Order: sequence, then structure tokens, then C-alpha cells
Amino acid sequence: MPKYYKQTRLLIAVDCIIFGFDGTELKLLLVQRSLEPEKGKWSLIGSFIRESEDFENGAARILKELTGLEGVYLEQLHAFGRPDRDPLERTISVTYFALIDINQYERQINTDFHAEWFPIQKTPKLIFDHDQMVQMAKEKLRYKAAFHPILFELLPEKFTLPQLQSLYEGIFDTEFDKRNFSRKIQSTKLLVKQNDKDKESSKKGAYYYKLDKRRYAAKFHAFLNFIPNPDNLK
Amino acid sequence: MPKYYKQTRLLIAVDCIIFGFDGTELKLLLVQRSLEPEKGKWSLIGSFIRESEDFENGAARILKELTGLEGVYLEQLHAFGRPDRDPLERTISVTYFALIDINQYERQINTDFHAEWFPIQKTPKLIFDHDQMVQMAKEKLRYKAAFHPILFELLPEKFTLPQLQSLYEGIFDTEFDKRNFSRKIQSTKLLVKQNDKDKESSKKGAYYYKLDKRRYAAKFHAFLNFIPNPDNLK
DNA sequence: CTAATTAATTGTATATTTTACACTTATTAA
DNA sequence: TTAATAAGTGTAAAATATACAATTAATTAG
Repeated sequence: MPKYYKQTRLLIAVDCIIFGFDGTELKLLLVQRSLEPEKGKWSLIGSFIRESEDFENGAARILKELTGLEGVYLEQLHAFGRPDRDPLERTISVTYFALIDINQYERQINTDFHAEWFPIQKTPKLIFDHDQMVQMAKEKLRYKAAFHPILFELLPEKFTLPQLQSLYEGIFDTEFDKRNFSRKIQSTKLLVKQNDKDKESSKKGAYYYKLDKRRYAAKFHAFLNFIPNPDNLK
Repeated sequence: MPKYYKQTRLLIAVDCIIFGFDGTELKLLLVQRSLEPEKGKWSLIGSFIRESEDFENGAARILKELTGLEGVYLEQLHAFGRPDRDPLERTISVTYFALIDINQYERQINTDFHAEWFPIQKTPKLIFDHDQMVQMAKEKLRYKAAFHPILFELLPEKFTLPQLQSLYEGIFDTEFDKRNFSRKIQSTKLLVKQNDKDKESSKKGAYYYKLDKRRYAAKFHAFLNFIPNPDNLK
């Protein structure tokens, strides 16, 4: 059988930008690179793609290995291919961004990887073009979050309105009016009020809400317009 | 110097989904594949990536070769990597979508490629997973066009409001109210009314407009909300 | 036991944006 | 001159977004 002669073949990696939210801050999961070059430096988690593996599978495999989690929200971000991006040998990186609930994760961390959560504003310098990848992922997350109810992927099953609001405020680095925010969220009908309250962060306690899974699935692509002035986004 | 031993290296192609607008219809530029497998079948235009070429450069090179055009609007769409997507040998395809003004193009077509414009609704079956790529590109184009003034990339320097409206209507496969559409477009202040008219398509004639390049650059990322009910989009 | 503190919850009036809808105008051809 | 064609334009009603502050529930301190 004929092949494509004389064409260059390149290494292909999948790298994951993993976002997590701990109830207060948006964080990024980074690992210390285990091989040369740049061994020991902070890096996104990644892996060369395997023989009979799709990108999507590769990303899910990496996520599973690192966090123990399956069924995580994953979306392809961008393919990076600058010839000199890896100084050792040209490597294409297909990147995915993942959203996970940190609480789900914490107990299951795989210690093989020297992984650590960093507040998104305080990440160390990363290897190669990984900082650029993170930057792009942040922009895409903001963009999507402005219109789609994607941020629920970062929250535990039960959460309060103040928690949700502080997640949005963190991501958009701004503050919203409580009353307007609440009205807007409620108007989506995605939330189901629970009877119990979270008493951790206030004396009065804040009611828990759960996602209405049915409606969430149906409205995932709907435009919810959470954000007052999206014109400032990219 | 050490290398990454024992890792698989794969072929990398760049494929372009090229949209054009002829004043009436949205079209797709396709070529007849020049090599086996599937030689002679309709396909997106593409090429293996070269040694010291970025994806972006590769896509621009392909565009230049095929259409003679430079400075074309290009945006990375998605990386496709299913192991069996090319039956001959596993090949990664990094896809770009391009928007061009068909009139600019027409005289400069490179006849080496057996290229042809197809109305977007009447494209032939394409090789490999190229139909899926086109589908994704159409969705992305609609999505972006719903919020950003991207469709001007498809129009000639001078165009009329009826032309613009029919472009939007074609892309969203619906009809808009003339008065509301006009008001919305004018409110963006992106257009500069010219003194001459296009007399081709009506007795009265329709005034030409040009893009205000300065404002266009500034507002490229702004949310213009052209579309009445974006909730139907993905 | 009362008062003070803290954060959650709730409503209303105003401004802005979106939508629905139809007649007039310019030009050409009959 | 009249008929035909498509371009151009305005207004009122509805929906949505915004600005803004008092009340409530529970805990803690005196």
C-alpha cells in the first residue's frame, strides 16, 4: 500500500489547561515537568498522543491519570505549532481546557505528578508557550461564560447564590449588583432551590441550589447574557 | 542532543474552509484532490505542513497559492485527529476558515487546482472528514457573525444595505425586517454612506456604503447583537 | 435578655433596547 | 402618464437592563 512519501512527521502532544474553583478563587492545576528539557519546571499537564488515540481521548486520559476524574468538562482550545516551541524537537500541541470542581478532586490527586493548584493570578512562569496557552484559555473561558452556563461545571452539586456570584465576579474581575445578578440567574430557571442552607460563611445562612440537569442540558447553548457589558471582552 | 525517543510522529496537514459571497449566495471553494487516495474527489484545499512553517503561515500559503490573495481573514477552527481519518496513514489536520470577497478572487484563480465555488447548500460529498469540518466551520461562522462584524470580510469595498442584509439572511437562513436591520447596522457607526448608488438591482438604486476601517478595527471584538434570536445558535 | 453585627434576601422605578408594523420615494419601462 | 419595483424611513408598545436601599435571620457580645 502506498504511503505519503517524503513528508515530515512530527510529534503530537495533548496539553490540558485545568481550571478549578475552590469556592473563593479560580485556580489552575500545574505539574512539575518530569522529563528534559525543562525538567522540574512548572508546566501544563500533557502527554504525547498514542497510536490509536483521538485527541479527545488523550485529553480525557490525562485528566483521569492526574485527577482520577472522569466525565470532566473538556473542550478543544487551539493547536499550537510554532516550529521552535519545543527546543528539543518540533512538537505540535493540541490543547484542551477542562473545568472541574476542586472539591471532587482534592482527595484523589495523583502524587506521581507533583501537581499543585495555583490561584489564576499567581501562576509561576511556565515552560515553552504554556503561558500563552493559559492566556488563551482564560480568554475563552470568559467569553463562553459570558453567554453560556458553563461555570456550573466548576461548582459542587450544591452551591449558594453568593458562591455563584463570587465565581462570576472572580472570572470577570468585577462586581455585580446582588439583586440584578440574582434576578438574572433565577430567570434562566436553571436552578432549583433546596431546603437547607450553607451556614459556613454567614450567620443567616444562604440557601443551597442545585442545577436542574434537564434544563441545563437543554439550555447549554442558549445565550444567557450574564454579563452587563460584554463589549469589554475579546 | 537528546530527542524524544520511542514516540510516534505523525503527518500534519493544514486544511482551509474558504467561504466566499458573490452578492447573492454564500459559497465554498473546493478542489479536486490531486493525489491518492481519493484522487479526483472533491475536497477542501490543504497541504502538509512544511519544516519551518507555522500553521498560520501554512494556511496563508495555501490561500495564496489557490486564490492569489494575501491578507485574507483567517482563523483557526479545530484540529482533527481521529486515527483513521485518512485511510492511508494517520494524519492530523489543523483547519482554518477563511473569508474572502469572491469578486476580488475571480480573475486570479489558480487553474492548477481544479477549484470551484459551490453554493453552501449544494456542496458535493467531500473526502475523509471534510464534511464534518465544513459543518463545524458553518456553525462557527454563524456564531461569530451573530456578535461580531466579521461578515464584512466577505463583501467588496463598496456594498449596499440590501446586499449586506441578504448576506446576513443567507447565513442565518431567515429574514429580517429592513427597518430594524438598517437601524441596528447604522447604530454601530461602522458604515460610511457614499454618494453614489448601485443601480444594478433596482430602479431607484441603493446607496453604497464603505466600512469605516478605524472603527472596524476598534470594534472587531465588540458585541453587536445583529441577530434577533441567537438562542437558536450553537 | 437585649443589642449589635453580619451577610442574605427581596422590590420598584427609570432608562434602554428590541420589536412590530406600513407608507413614501426615486426611477424605469410600458 | 401610469404602473411597477425595490429603497428608504418613523413611531409606538413591549421587553429587558439598570440603579438603588430596606428588611430579615441568625449569631455574638454585653
